[in-house]
Amino acid sequence: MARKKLDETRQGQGDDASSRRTPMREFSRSLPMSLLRAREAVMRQFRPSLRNHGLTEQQWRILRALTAVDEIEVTELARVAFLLGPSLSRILRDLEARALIERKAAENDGRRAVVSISAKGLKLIEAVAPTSEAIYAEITRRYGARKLAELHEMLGALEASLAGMGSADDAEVETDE
Amino acid sequence: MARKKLDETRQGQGDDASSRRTPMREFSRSLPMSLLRAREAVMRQFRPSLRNHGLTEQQWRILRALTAVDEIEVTELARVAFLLGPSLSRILRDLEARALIERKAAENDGRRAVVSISAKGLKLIEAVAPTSEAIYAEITRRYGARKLAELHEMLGALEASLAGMGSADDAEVETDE
DNA sequence: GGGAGATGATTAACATGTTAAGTGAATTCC
DNA sequence: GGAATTCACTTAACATGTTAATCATCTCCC
Repeated sequence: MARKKLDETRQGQGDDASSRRTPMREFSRSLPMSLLRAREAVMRQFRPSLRNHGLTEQQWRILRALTAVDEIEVTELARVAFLLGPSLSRILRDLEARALIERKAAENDGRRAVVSISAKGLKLIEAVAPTSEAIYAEITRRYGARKLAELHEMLGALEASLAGMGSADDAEVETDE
Repeated sequence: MARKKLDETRQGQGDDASSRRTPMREFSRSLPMSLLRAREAVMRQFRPSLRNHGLTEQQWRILRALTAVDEIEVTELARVAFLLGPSLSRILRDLEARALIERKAAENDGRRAVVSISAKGLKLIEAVAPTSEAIYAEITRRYGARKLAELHEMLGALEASLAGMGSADDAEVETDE
C-alpha cells in the first residue's frame, strides 16, 4: 500500500523553508484512525441487521439503554447512550413518532423530560436481540474472549488516562471575559 | 405503556423465564461503545486546536494524507483517509474552494481525478502540526508508549479478525455469495 | 416576592456518515 | 465497432455529529 515518499516537492511554486517541516507520524499509526477503523470493522457487522429492522445504530443504542431502566431523564440517557443533546433530541422525536418510546414531563421539575420504552419498542428489541447477540458471539469467537476483555480494559484505561487532560489549545483565543 | 422491569439486566443471571427475552450484554460492555468512547476521549483533545485553524477532523485527515504523497487519486485517498466517497467529494470541493488542495484529471483516464496539496495547504499543516504532535506526545506520556503500541496491535488484530466476516444478516435477502 | 443567573431541553446551522441513484468515461464482449 | 457493462466519481436524501443560540423553567439571593 504505497509507501510513498514523505517529501514535499509540489509543483515548482515556492521552494520556501518547508523542508524543515515538523515530521508527523505515519498516518496508519494515528490513534484516532486505529480506533475509527476498528470500530467501523465492528459496526459493519451489525448495521445490516439493524437496517433490516428499520433502526440506525444510534436509535438502537437508545432503545437498548431504555430496556435497562424503568424510565430515565433525557440528560442521563444522553450520558448512558453517549449521544450529544441535539442528536438525542432529534432521535427521541422520531422514536416517539414511531411509538417506540414514551415521553412525559418530570413531576417536580418542568424542565426535565422522562423517557421510557414502549411495549412496541420492547417487541422490536426482542426481534433484533438474537441476531445482534449472535454477531457479537461470532466476533468474540474470532477475536478471543480473553483478548476482547483485555481490549475493553485497555480502552477504559485510555479513557481514564485522558480524563483530566485540559485541551492543550494552541492559538488560545484570549478568554477575556 | 412503559411497563418494564429489566432493572436487573446485569449479565450473569438474566434468565427471565416469564419474558423469555434474549438477555443482552450490559451496555457499557458493548465493543462499539467502548471504541466510540475511547476515540471520543482522544479526539476531544485535538478538536479545539484544529478548530482554531478552521479545520474539521476529516479535513485534517485529508490534508495529512496528502502530505505523504506527491499526488493521489480520489479513490486511493478515500481508502487512506478512511472516508466514504460522498464525504470525500464534498470535502474536496470545499478544500479546493479554499485553495488548500489542487485537483486535475488523470492523464490516461478521464474518469479519475488526481489530488495534491497546495503550498497554502502545506503552510496550514505546518501551523497545526506542532500542537498536534504535542498533544499526541502528552497522550503517549499519560497512557504509556508500550501500552499504546500494544493497543494499536490489538486494534489491528480486531480488524483482521473481522475481515472476512460476511454480514450475518438476519432476514437475509438472498445473496449470491 | 422578584430579578439575575443557572439549568434542561430544544432548535438552528453547518459538516459528515450512509445508502442509493445519477453521470460520464473506460472496458468488455459479441 | 458498438451496445452493454463496469468504473470513478458525484449528487441526492436522510440521519447524526458538533457548536452556538434559544426557550422555558428553576434556584439563589437580596
